[in-house]
Amino acid sequence: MLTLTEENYIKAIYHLQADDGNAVSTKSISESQSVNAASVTDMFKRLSEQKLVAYEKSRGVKLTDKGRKIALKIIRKHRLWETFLVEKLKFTWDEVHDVAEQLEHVDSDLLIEKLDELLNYPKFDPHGDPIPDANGKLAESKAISLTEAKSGQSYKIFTVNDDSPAFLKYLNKVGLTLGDAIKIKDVEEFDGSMIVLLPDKREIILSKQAALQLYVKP
Amino acid sequence: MLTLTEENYIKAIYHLQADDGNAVSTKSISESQSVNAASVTDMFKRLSEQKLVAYEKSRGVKLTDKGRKIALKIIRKHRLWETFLVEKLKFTWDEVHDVAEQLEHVDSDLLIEKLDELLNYPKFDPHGDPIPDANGKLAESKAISLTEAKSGQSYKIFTVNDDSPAFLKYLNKVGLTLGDAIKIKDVEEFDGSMIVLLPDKREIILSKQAALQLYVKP
DNA sequence: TACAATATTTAGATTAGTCTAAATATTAAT
DNA sequence: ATTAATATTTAGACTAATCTAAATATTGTA
Repeated sequence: MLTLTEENYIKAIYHLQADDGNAVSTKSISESQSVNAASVTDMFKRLSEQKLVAYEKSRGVKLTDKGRKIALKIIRKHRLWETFLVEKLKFTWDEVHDVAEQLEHVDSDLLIEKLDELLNYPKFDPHGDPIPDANGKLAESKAISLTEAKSGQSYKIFTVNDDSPAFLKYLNKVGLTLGDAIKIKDVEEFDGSMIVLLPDKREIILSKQAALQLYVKP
Repeated sequence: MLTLTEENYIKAIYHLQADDGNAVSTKSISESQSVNAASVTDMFKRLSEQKLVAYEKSRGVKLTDKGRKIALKIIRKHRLWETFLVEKLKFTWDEVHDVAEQLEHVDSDLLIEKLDELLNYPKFDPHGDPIPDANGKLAESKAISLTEAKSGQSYKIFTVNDDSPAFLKYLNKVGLTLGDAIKIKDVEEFDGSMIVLLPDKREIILSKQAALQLYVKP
């Protein structure tokens, strides 16, 4: 059994490695976990001893198959809990993250399977991110970045790339919700900002910076 | 914020003190938590520094008001989660304890209140134990021990005193479930054993030892 | 009441996870 | 290709939670 801390490192390594598949540096984990780089080196050694990561001194770590399997199970739990919190407990999607961070460490296979069943085996969580199945398989999303969307076309907001509380709060403020059907009225050549028509007929302007974080499906 | 371990000690002290209101000994905690007595002494000192218990050297501890408030909150969470697991996730009542032991430490006031709401503000958990409300108030149960029940009378199984997995499994095996309406057919003078009529018309014999653990309401 | 049995505390050690400061390695730029 | 900047590792220290062994206190009984 892994400690809570070990689980958090494994998850952080998974997310950082998922971006590009390259080895994950001491620095990047040090920043994402808000711990000193020296502590990260210590942990890299411990995880390496347990064969959860392949560690090359001064070059970072990559998850082993064993490590990746564990990461996917934690992510499965996290996303199932987020789905539960939004669908059954009526949390808003910017309130769920911290609670799910705690719930994801509860250890009970029976619990995960019963929860999955209660939610009717969802493939995506409230942020639009895929939920690994019991074997660690992820559904494909086929979503595109909003920056690649074409003027005049309609799309559905599918997921956010940046799920920081700050960004989620911003979306709430401008009135954008996951699953919203939107239409691109115009794209400004100069700075990449877009005029977007919301389901309630309001028009808002999204900066390119914001559009980059939004993924949509036609 | 308390550590997980501190929370478990506080809860254990509450349960042992609830029995009689006397100070709780090092030994009793040492046994209930399966730790060495020396570790308990250490923890008593730490809890005392935080004013969660009143500690008198070699005489044990009693919870302070602050400590009791925390204990009741943990118990509230535990019993709400048990209720959720049985009612919403269809766990059987002998499967819930270990999972609830983990869930009770999740820290989020919003989560507890939403869960309470989802379950429709239950007053008792699936074992028949009262669930403290948001202010720490416990409902009165008025249940009596089955050993005090009278021959010929009908009762409802209300709670169990011993909720060890062993006892819960035993109840499952003989076919007794919480909430069952039973009738006392006969009480054996000699050893206090009873012949009990179940809802499905079967008759079973309960030893005095088993009857002592069962609480019923007329 | 004295002493034996039992319970409690103290002292000293261990492990996981963290830190700071100093040493070493890697990368980027002139 | 050297050097400066940045990243990483090592060394040594700290805290929470645990242990064992030894010392001390309490309780129960002859």
